[in-house]
Amino acid sequence: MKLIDILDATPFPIGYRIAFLTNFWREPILRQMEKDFGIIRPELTVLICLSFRDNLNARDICEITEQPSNTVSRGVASLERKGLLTRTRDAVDTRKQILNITADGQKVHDEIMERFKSAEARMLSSLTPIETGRLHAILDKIARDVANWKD
Amino acid sequence: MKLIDILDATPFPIGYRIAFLTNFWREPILRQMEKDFGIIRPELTVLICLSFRDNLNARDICEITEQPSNTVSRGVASLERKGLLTRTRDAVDTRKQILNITADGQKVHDEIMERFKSAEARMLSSLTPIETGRLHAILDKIARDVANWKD
DNA sequence: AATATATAGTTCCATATGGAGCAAAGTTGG
DNA sequence: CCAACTTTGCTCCATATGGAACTATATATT
Repeated sequence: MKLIDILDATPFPIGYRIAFLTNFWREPILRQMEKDFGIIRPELTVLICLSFRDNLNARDICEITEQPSNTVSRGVASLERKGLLTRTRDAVDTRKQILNITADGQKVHDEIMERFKSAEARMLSSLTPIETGRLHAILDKIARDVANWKD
Repeated sequence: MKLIDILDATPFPIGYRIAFLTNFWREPILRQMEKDFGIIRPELTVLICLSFRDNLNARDICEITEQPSNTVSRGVASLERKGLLTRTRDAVDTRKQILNITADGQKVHDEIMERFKSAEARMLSSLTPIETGRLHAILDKIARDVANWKD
């Protein structure tokens, strides 16, 4: 038996395929990233946020990513130890720490993003350009609807 | 800032959306499943395999799911303790234990599958039938190509 | 101003998970 | 038949993760 047989039998064929592809597309890169860069998942999440926007604090990152605050806290602390981001006390609200990615952090971020990009290209290599365009449009429509899922 | 902004900036728009949807579609159900049924992820994996096919052993499940043997071993042991599967020594090869799902196990499995099914319906509720059909076809094409990804 | 409440970030703790290595059983090659 | 190797499933250990509680600071209420 192969996984592909279960693919045919599932009562949620699209959800199953989406989760299935995440497993085989994203997870190997995350594991390799740990080995090669010593960066773990919550650290990458923080790097991505800070690469996109300056001067966030940990709470912002919690809200953006819907991750628990202790996970973000650890990610921020370890990234600082590695010199991949800086922490500065907010002068107005001294509880807050303003976070910024460093040049090293940006470099690591970019290299990891490059791996995801290559993996995506491989994942889509069996599709025609029209199929790729349609897939993008449909996934985008669903993703933008996620905010409405709140039960 | 919202997650949706990062959605627009990523260099791997389709892979990002697939992973994003997995996070928001599958993960909440898995967490709720833990609370409501006391079933954790590797246990569900085993249940799904055994629901689909009888008389598998732990090694089969490792190969089907590409999970490490200790994870499967733990899943099998705890499911047996809960009465959701049975273990029988293989008379020919006494190292092997032949696994079968029980009626209780099938019931739990079916209830969990029902939740995934509902969540899928909600996830796809913003699509037209044509879009849903196209999405299914394209994801299926990619998923069946996964076997060729071996680097 | 004093007290109650809310928020930012951390630590503590319990648990999930994977890698490595193990014992027991089976297989292969002489 | 016996030694070397393979396979099955397990335990040990290190680490990732999330919930809850905690500290320090800020804000609201009286």
